[in-house]
Amino acid sequence: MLADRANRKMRLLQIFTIYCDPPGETGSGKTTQIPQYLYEAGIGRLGLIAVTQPRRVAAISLAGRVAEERRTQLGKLVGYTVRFEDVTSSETKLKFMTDGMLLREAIGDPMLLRYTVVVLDEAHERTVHTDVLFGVVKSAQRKRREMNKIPLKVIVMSATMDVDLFSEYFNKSPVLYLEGRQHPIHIYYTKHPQSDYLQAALVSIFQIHQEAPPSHDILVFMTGQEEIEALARTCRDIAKHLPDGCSPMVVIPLYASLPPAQQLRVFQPAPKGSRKVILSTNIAETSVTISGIKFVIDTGMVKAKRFNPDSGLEVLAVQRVSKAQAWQRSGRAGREDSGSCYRLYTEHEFDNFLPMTVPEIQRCNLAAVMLQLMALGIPDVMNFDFMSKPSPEAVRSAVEHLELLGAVERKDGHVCLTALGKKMSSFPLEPRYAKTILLSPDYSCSEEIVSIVSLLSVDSVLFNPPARRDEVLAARRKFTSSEGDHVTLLNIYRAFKKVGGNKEWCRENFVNSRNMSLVKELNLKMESCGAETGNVRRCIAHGMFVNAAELQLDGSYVALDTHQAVAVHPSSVLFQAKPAYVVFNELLHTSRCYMRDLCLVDADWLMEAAPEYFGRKLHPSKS
DNA sequence: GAGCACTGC
Repeated sequence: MLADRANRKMRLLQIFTIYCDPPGETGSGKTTQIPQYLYEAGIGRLGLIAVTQPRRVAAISLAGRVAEERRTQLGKLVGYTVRFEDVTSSETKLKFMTDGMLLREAIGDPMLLRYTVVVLDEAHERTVHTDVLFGVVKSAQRKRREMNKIPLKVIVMSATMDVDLFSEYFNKSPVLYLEGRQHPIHIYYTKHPQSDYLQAALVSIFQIHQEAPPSHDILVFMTGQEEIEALARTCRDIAKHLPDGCSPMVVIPLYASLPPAQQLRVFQPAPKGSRKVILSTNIAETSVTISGIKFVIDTGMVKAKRFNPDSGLEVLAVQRVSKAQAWQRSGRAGREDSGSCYRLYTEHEFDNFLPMTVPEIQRCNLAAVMLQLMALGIPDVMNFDFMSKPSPEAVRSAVEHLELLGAVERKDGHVCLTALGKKMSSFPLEPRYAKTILLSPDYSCSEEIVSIVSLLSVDSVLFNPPARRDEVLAARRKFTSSEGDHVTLLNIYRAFKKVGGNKEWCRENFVNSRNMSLVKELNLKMESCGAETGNVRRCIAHGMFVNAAELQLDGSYVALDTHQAVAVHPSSVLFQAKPAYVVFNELLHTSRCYMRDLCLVDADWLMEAAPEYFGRKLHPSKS
């Protein structure tokens, strides 16, 4: 019956937005059922039904569940496509995929002609990919209408109250509300503002611990690894010295950089009679769902990225959550039964939180997004129809960045893609990395550059357990190069390969197979420069010249494009070296503005790379 | 002489 109702609606509506509370994950069924209703209604006959997810695991597991429900083998009627994995076939009609993957496909097929329906799930998360997709599907709909093609139906599924924004954007499309299976949650606020949320969290944990039955688990939302580990230690210490009759406590930290085996500990039930206390980052807000949580403690804080378009700098800062985030957090207490949420802030403070989290598109560097939009053939990228527009400064600075890289040029007041830019857009990489790879054959070091970029693109190459810092330093010393961090990484990689690491050369963590195959597709000549690592640095200088810094007389550094004071990060092998010129991969704004991953370069190389640009930036006396 | 929320192509 429900299916019939959905089918009828489907025929009537071009687009509708679904409001569902709580966000449909395991059990709520909207993501698994709606695509099946669409298929049963015959909509899949003329094309595919795409269901996008922000995360790979979600796409994969949903596809598995739906295939099971249809009693078919995964990859036949129901399949999934995520990076590195395509489990679909010519029979596939229901395709679960990451939103980034659909965006990639749109480059070759901007009208998304293979699809009759696109379901954008978890839209409330507002990832960059989802936000760009909004614009892409909207324009595909319009173009298909204009060209009398089969219409594209779009369904936006969101778990928050901002449906008006979605509906308005999609030409006032109708909204359908679904009721979720949320259990009641008691919300408690503090009477007074808390100056120390960590102390407040500690007090709350032990207050609950002494009053509630031990089977009731606690989930605490905090901001990062360091404070989580510190609080975990404190809790364990205190728990040891509790009066007799108090139940034992199992404290489990949870954050993304924790090894997977340790992450799994949050799913294990505590021994009978013990209470499980999970101290988590916002990973438990969306990515990890833990059952059995009866109490949520919300510090109201989150560590999140901010972007300053003037400096082009992304800053990671501890800040207040939005109301939507606070509701998402409290919802984690009511998944199986009623629960409680202790908010470590006053109701008045809550009233002043932003209603929604600022979409990522308004908080990040837009260079890659702009390049992608141009590759999609969007005529006027400067005025792209974003649902939430990024600031004009951010757009302008991104386009200027691409112009410097030679990816775009201005013709009659319009910005358009160059041949180089077109090639760059085919890499799933930041534009400057793509450019460096494309330049590498000119320096006979494509093999080295592809390796280095791959090493920089994955974050699991080097471990840095703080407790074993001396051992780490000693182990790394033999690879250290005075040429900088890039060549040092290369040394580590070459050593890895030498000991037989090339068995699973491409699928290993070290090398990014897609980049490798892209290089083949683009007919780049794979060449090694052997011991001539100067070529590697020269190539890096040419690709990354925008991130150059110059040593000053007083021993400090200045970034050449913004003239901002920067410092060598202590983790760099060049920390004590003080070379005159370096290029760096990224700036990290913490106690100071640090350059990370540095490469020693010659001023001449920078001049060669962008004579006009550095003619303005460099000291004339130093050339 | 420091310290990295979370995704993703």
